[in-house]
Amino acid sequence: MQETYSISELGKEFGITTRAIRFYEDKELLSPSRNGSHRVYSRADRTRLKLLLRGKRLGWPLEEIKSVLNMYDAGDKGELQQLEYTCQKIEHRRAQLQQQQKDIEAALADLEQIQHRCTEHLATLNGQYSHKDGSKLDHNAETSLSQNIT
Amino acid sequence: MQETYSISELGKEFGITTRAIRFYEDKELLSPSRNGSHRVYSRADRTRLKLLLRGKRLGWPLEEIKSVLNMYDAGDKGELQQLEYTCQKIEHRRAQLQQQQKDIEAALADLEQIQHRCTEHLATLNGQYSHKDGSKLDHNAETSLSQNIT
DNA sequence: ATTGACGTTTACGTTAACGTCAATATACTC
DNA sequence: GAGTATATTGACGTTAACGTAAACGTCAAT
Repeated sequence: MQETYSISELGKEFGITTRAIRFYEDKELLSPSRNGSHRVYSRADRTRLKLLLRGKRLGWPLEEIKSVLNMYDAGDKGELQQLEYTCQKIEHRRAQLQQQQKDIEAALADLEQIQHRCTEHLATLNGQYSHKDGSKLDHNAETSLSQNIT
Repeated sequence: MQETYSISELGKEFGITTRAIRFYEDKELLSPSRNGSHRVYSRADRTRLKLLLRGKRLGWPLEEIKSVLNMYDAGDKGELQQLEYTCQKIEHRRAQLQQQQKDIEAALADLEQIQHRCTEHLATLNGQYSHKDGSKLDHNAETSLSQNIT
């Protein structure tokens, strides 16, 4: 495990462009040290980037990701006011994450139903094909999934 | 429960602007019927919108949401080719959802740690305050969370 | 018949998150 | 020390997802 990384190394590792990484720095989500004009990323920098990308997979805007990343450091410093504010933000994000959790479970349940109907229909098609008759089964027993999701 | 809805009703119910709803129609995620030039939304339309917003909360781009919404209908119609393609897409989305699930759990775990340290520090600050001495505790026992997240 | 609430289309503006050059510097490699 | 790879900083372009404003229609109520 390396101690430091170049920008292109990180780019390759995480499958993003160097342009993106520099952009994140511009938006103050990263702040690598420098060797002359060249950026040098520490392991902590790499971790920040990793967390950043996790945020992206969850669909958060960069500004929110930045705010979350800053929580990582704001936990054990700062004044009372700031800390309480941080606690609030944590709670808020937590609620949002739990909402996302629910959404994902619902979405997964839906997908399973769809998939079931899909493979079932595939089976009938294949049966049709192997029997080599053209008879089509009745598909009018409406079960439009949309109806079941309130 | 109503049978149909106006655009502003849906807007209010879901906390979005009518502009957004019309935009979704423009992008072919919705296709309400019309009474003259006025849009009339059925319960199925409403459900589609609801699913759409769920997708948004998960951070999906509209194009993907559209593709998923279409899966709901593509399950029991279409030719073999199309069905198999749909099945693939379902699998793909499923994998993505599971990745998101992991990300959320990791994020929640992180947040709990941060919160713990945060409230702990708050406690020390309060203790400090009630004791009315200015002694500051040692916070150099580095536990930077970033180190623990590989 | 005019006001007000709601609807319509058309069109231009805006923000986020980069992509895509271009021009230039630095660093290894033979 | 010439070439190649990799870096830098601008600057402009692009796409998604709407916001915002203009100009107009419609219908019920005053």
